[in-house]
Amino acid sequence: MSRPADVPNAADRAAPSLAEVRRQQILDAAEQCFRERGFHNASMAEIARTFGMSAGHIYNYFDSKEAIIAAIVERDLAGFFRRAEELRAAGDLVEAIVERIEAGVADKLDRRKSALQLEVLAEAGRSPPIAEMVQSVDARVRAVLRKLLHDGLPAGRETRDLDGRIDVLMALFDGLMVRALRHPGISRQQVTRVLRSAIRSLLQN
Amino acid sequence: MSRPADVPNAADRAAPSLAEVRRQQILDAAEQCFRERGFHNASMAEIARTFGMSAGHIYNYFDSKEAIIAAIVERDLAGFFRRAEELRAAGDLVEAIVERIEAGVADKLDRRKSALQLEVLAEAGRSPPIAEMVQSVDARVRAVLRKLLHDGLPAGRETRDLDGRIDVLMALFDGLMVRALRHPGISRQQVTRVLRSAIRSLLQN
Amino acid sequence: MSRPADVPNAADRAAPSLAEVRRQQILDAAEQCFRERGFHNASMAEIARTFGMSAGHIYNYFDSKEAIIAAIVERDLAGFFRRAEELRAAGDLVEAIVERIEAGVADKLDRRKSALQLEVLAEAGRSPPIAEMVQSVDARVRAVLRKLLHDGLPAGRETRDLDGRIDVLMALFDGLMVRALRHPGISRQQVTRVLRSAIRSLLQN
Amino acid sequence: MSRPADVPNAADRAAPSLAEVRRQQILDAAEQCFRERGFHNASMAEIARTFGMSAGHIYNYFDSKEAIIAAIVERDLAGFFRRAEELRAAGDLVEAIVERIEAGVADKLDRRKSALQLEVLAEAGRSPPIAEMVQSVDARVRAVLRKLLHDGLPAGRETRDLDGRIDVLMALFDGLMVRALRHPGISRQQVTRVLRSAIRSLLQN
DNA sequence: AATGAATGAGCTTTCATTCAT
DNA sequence: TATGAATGAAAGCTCATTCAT
Repeated sequence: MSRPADVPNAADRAAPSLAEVRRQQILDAAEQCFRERGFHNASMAEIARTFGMSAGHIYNYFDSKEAIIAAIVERDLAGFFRRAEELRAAGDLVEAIVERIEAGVADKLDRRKSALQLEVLAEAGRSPPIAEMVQSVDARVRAVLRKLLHDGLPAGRETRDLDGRIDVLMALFDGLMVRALRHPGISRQQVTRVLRSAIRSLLQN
Repeated sequence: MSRPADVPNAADRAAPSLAEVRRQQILDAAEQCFRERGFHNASMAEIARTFGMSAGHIYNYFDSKEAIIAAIVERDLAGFFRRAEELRAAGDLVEAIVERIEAGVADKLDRRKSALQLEVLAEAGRSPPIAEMVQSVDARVRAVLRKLLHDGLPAGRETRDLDGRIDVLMALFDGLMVRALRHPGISRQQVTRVLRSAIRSLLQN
Repeated sequence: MSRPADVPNAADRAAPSLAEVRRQQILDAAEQCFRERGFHNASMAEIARTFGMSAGHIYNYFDSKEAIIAAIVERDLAGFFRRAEELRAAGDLVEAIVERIEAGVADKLDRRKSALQLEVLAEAGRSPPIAEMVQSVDARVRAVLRKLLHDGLPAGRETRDLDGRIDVLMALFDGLMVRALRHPGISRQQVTRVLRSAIRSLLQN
Repeated sequence: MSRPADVPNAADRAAPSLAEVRRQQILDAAEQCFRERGFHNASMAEIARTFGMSAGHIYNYFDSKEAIIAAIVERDLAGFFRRAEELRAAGDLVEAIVERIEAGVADKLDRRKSALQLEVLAEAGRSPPIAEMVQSVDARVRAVLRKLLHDGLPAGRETRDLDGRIDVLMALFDGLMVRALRHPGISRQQVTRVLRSAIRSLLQN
């Protein structure tokens, strides 16, 4: 079982403490429960039961139910930043984006994920702390996209209404998330095709 | 109980029964409360208090809190159908749509409305009856749009991926609704400009 | 059972509404429970059970558990004001007071009452709202006593350290309340005798 | 482990074991927490955190939260006995007592101390073990006072109602403790003056 | 001696819903 | 038609206490 000290290993970097493991377990369980039953309908007892912890003990790791949702949102950011890094590394930005549309569509049309996102958004509509967190995450995402497009688009093209383009681009994907719930029979292929041309024209004109 | 047709009446045309008036009052009050406090945080007592009815009495008009949300969704359809009719009457469909984009953007970026819509969508994510209702409403909207575009677009253009275009078109507006919450400082003007060109190309290519 | 309309009746003046009856029932039950188990150990469920109401329903009459304690304190004031009125009506104030010492001692040494009072005082030590209420009640009592003594004592005698005398007088009775708990075997007779002479000298020198 | 007697030691005289030090730390911290937040609102975790111990460890020194409060009461006795010894050593007992009134008043009107005492008394109102402890402490105090007065007062004077006088004397100071909470603006000077004459007459008539 | 993970019971409070009037 | 008294279930959260380490 021992491993030479000089061989780097993906899993060792973290060497997660028990506390960290617990935190992740709580977030996993909460994600699942919120998805299935909604933020308000999922009880702490239920979340705890999902992975065999007592409800009270959760409070040793998170201050409140709301803090859990905040942590979930924060955790999701990581994935986005990873993908943004890939785009930055690519040669032709627009082509790189277009290539990834299919995967993006599939991701956004995943109803399980959509349900959770909508749950969070609805909560943001009522809870100022959650709203603030959602908005600050969005701001960070926009900043990354802005830099990406500013550097990656041919000079001159990108300047006009850059922020507007970013918002429309994001609206397209945010909208797909909504479509997943409103129109479960949506055609992934058609949407992908239409989106490809729409995004190309969005970024290039 | 009948009233001679020639006797003018303040609330004519509809001549709404008291029961109907009460139903609308309830829906108005509920809409306001749901918007402000969320579906689960708004109590029946609160809704009733908003317009001076007792909580218990609401149950003489609606079977449950859920039935109220369903009625709200249903009621919103009317507005859409009215606007669709205007589009059908217009000469050039694409231009008529593009002209209305500014108003559409303003409407979707209204955070009060967004919050309620998201509230409903989140509820659809958990409650099958609400999900069914949301989906059936969406289907009706798509059907109207499909007919409109089929009749209004120059022959040949419309056939390719028509359903995909409709979904992407709807995703754009659904997405704006989400943007309203995620990016409250969004520029209405830029978005309108970018959207105009995006929708033109979406419908014409 | 009927009573001529023109015959005044102590019990009719009030003609207490159901709501008022309920409020009093709640206060009675709460008083009993707080006495027996303390403010923090007496649960709302217990209070409700005491007289057969559901715990939730209490909240239709009082905003919180704390509001109940406040109402109890307020209710106790009435008794004091009634007795003060009697003193005012008496001829020789000092003698009237001295005559009432025996009853006052008996009252203060009643351990049931003491326990509740101490409960309230302890709560005042932590909860600012309760502290404020306790202090405002005390201020009202002092004001009444001050007027009583100012008017009732022979001119000249009363002026020196009147407020101090009032505080010491009140301390004597507040202290008896404490003695009731600390020394349950206390001799009511001896205390009454000693107190009689102590209060006489307190008010007359 | 023994230490030569001639080796001076910082914490000499007591040379308290670590266990004893820990017990005192716990009592200090608990006293502070009970005073500030009340017996029931102060959590074991909070007490432990106050001086950097783990909550669980406290149970190696005290059986329960209640045992802590008992120990605090017991510890307070020491101060009283020390002061009683001073009185005994004085020449004229009454004068010695009167001289100390000012300090006694200041002590009793200290709201921090009062809050804790009331906390304990309230707890005694419900918990039989605490009640027993409080009463036994009071009995020991009374015994000391009785001896002091019996020996110190001129023969003849002390016999009549001696126990009653002691209870009234103690009621005066217990009452001041209550006044501290009920009337925070109380005048220390006036009370001291009034008390001086009251106590003189209480002990001498 | 000391930690801190873990539990389980208990708390106050809220609310949709029912029903007698 | 309308009220509002009443219920009962549930929820989030706190905490004294235990125990493996």
